[in-house]
Amino acid sequence: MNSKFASDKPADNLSCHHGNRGSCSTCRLAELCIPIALKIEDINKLESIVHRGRPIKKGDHIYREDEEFKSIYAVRLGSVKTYLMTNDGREQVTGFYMAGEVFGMDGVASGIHETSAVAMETSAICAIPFERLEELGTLIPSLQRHMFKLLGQEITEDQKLITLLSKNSADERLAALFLSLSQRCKAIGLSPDNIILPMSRSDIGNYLGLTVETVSRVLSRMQKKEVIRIDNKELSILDMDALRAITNYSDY
Amino acid sequence: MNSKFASDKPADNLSCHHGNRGSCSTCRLAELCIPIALKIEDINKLESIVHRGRPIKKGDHIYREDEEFKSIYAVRLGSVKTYLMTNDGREQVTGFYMAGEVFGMDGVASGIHETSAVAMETSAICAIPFERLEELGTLIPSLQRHMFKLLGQEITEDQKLITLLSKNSADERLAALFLSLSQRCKAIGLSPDNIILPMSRSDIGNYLGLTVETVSRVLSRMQKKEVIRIDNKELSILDMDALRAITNYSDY
DNA sequence: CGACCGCTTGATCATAATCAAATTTTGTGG
DNA sequence: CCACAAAATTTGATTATGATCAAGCGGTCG
Repeated sequence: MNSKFASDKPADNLSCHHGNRGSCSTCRLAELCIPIALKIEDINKLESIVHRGRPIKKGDHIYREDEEFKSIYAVRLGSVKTYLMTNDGREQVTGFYMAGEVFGMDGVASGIHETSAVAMETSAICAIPFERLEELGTLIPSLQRHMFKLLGQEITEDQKLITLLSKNSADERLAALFLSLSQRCKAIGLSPDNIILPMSRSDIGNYLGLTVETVSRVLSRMQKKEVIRIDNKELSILDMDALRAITNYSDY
Repeated sequence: MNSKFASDKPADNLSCHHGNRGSCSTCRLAELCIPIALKIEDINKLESIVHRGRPIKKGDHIYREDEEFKSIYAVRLGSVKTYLMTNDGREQVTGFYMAGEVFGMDGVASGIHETSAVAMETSAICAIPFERLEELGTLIPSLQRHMFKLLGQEITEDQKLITLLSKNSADERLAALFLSLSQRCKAIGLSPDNIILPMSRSDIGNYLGLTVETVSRVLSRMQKKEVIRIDNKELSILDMDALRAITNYSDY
């Protein structure tokens, strides 16, 4: 399954820490990432500032809360979660990011990361220094526009999550998350109804404002109703319509 | 038709009702709004694109969900709430905005407003056409940076609300909201412990993911404990420390 | 191998939702 | 400005959802 994420470039590029000409322009995920907004010559400018990181292991951090905000990041391969620490020491998961998705925009406001980002599985991450991106943004209007869009997307996503947490039951929240993951898998060419969940039950519950026990019970319930089949990390959506019905056809 | 403003009249509206071209540079709220990032000559450029609206009445909309996204807005006077309609026809309040605060950035991603914005009391709103702002952003780096910050702030705020909804009890949510309002009042030179709430109980509950009844009960409880005194719209914070204690000293 | 971790399931409890009704405030037309 | 209707708020009684407490299972990794 993850072989579908295989890099379009040989492994030696993965271990190259600095910009690789050709990487963004040939990246299969470009349409989800930043370069979509750019013309060929502008992509070259962008590439000159992008750092393609070597693979990082499950549990490795990309950045930590309270660190200086320097870059935003794109998931090239794998998946990442972001989370923050509440004042009473509990963790709050604030987002899951899959291949092609951009994260790390918290910190734009204050210059300090408000969350930590950690790989949920072996992943490869592109880092894009934000200062350089700002400089480029003033030179390339379509890049500036795309940056605004990325930030705007994050806002839209967050507001949907707020609505979900504020208005929906445990079952509805789970169903909405699964539909979201399904769509996002589809968008990068993976099966929309056969998903390997990179996150733990506890992460899911945390993200959705539920306890692990509740998550587990909801999953069992959905399985009994033959809406999904779930075996450890492997989620199969058996009845997409039923899942949509559970969410009240929300657009989360 | 007069629920909308500014944009029905194009350029001549600039030297309008309050007839003051020097508006941004003399605005008491500038430090909270956009101009703080700018040099004098840049403020003039900004002012040339800002539309200062005439006062709007309670209940008037600034924009509605699904309308084309054209401008972002700053509250000059009064207060505004934003909300969206869930697919099952319920309202979800997504934000309260007071004088000096900027709203309307939902819509940056899709070009369509994802929320509606309505005045909670008689208000005056400045509209700033986003396209012009983008153009200026490429000319004035500090403006671009400030735009990023505004969007980033919205993200940070939303993530705090997510955490609040996900982790905190009814009492904690109310206390956190009151502290936030208190700080924001203070920031614009109003009393931090004597606040006129522009929003209804129902709006508060909606925003915090609680029913009206729960909000009412929490208020009664806090009043009995002499942490606050609340008389209709008039909130007095009697014991700021107790309020902070209720929130577990969260930084919401 | 064994301790630990993640997950599941069961029993009980607590918080906030829901249902219901009284009361206050607000808005409107005369 | 008043009277009345409508809307908002408060309070109470009951219920339901999900949290908490508890226990057991299965896999993993040192």
